[in-house]
Amino acid sequence: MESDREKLLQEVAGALTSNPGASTGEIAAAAGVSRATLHRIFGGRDEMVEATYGWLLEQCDRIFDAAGIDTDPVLEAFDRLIEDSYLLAQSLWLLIATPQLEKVPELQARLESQDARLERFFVRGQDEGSFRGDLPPRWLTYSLGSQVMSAWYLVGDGFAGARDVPRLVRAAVLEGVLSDAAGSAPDPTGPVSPRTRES
Amino acid sequence: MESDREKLLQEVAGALTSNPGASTGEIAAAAGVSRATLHRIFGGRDEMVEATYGWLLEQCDRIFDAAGIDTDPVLEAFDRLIEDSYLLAQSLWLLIATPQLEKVPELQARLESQDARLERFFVRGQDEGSFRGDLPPRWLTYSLGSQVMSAWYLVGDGFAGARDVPRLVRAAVLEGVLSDAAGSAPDPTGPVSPRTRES
DNA sequence: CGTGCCTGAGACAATAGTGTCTCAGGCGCT
DNA sequence: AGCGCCTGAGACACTATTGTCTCAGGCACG
Repeated sequence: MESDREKLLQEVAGALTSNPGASTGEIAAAAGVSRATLHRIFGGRDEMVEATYGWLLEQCDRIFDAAGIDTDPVLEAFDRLIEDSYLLAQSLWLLIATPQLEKVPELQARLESQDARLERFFVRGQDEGSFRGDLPPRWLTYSLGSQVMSAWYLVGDGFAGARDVPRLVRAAVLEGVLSDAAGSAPDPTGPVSPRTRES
Repeated sequence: MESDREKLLQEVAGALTSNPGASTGEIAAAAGVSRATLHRIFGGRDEMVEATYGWLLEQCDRIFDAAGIDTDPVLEAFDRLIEDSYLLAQSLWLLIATPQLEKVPELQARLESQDARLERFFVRGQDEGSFRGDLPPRWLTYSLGSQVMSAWYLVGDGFAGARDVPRLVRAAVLEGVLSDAAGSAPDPTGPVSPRTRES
């Protein structure tokens, strides 16, 4: 069944998330199967992580599709994107927490194309005036990604509930942390007060 | 000389940043010393990473001190904090990219106290009306940290220059990605348009 | 009930990483 | 030059991890 494989991939991804350098034994234990089974299904360890990352990338594509980031109104798509962002966060986390992944060109390319897709989304939002145009779209991409990740970190650390994530991410990403009052006059002395420190 | 050790720690931190699971041999090569020397100075691998992480935490404390996040006006301190944030980003990155670090209670405690210190900074900002009060301060902490990290990722990937980082982080964190126009009416249909997707 | 299939458990060799040691060479100092 | 001191290179045993194999047990199927 494909569903079995899906569950297994999910477990493996979870194990790798909590410890990217886990041994096959640990991963097998976490996934509830034996090390031998892992080998029978995936082959070696490298193939396993490659399959897992590939699956995560597929999930991301699916999430992007479901959110309609290519076609729907940007702000609506944005909300749908962060509505259910755990898989997205997990993917981003693993994909950036594994520098040695750069040695697998195919995954590297798929990750880049995923970034590019998100970037196009932000460009679209900038063009239609929803997103500010004075920041590089790639930065908006990274900024969103990192905050989705850290929001789930917040949940994992017990500082917020899973249901709070969309609201928190939405508020921080879209509106920033400045209060409305301060927002109108962000910095009376200019972009940076002239460096008081000296030590 | 303390300076030698500092340089070495910096190199080791850099090596661990580009590959958290690097072997002592790789780290030694990256640091430009022999594996034996690494052992003579730090002892085992565990002691080495512990020393490195401890040093990174010290650097963070120093950065926080220099920025004056405990006492100075929050928006000025904020600007100073992100002004020179590479070390901060590196520290945060390593400290969250190493889940097995949780097995070293001392470092865990120091990391938590660092988070708490940043959180107090945001609480102070909220109390004095600079930062919005409708978000948990701990979320502001994580949000800032993640964006500092991803900004340096942006630089590393070649999508921005190091000198852009403060401006990018400042804009995204403080003001968000919404355009001014959209900001006044963020979402005409409510917080989330009623879930068009169905598949 | 018997058969085939899949899984877990364990054993095994091969490999990579680690901790430790020794030795030779470079460098500053007297 | 002679003397320490430190470093790099290499060798070594030890351990963890990996890839592979075999065997026994469970389970669905006819």
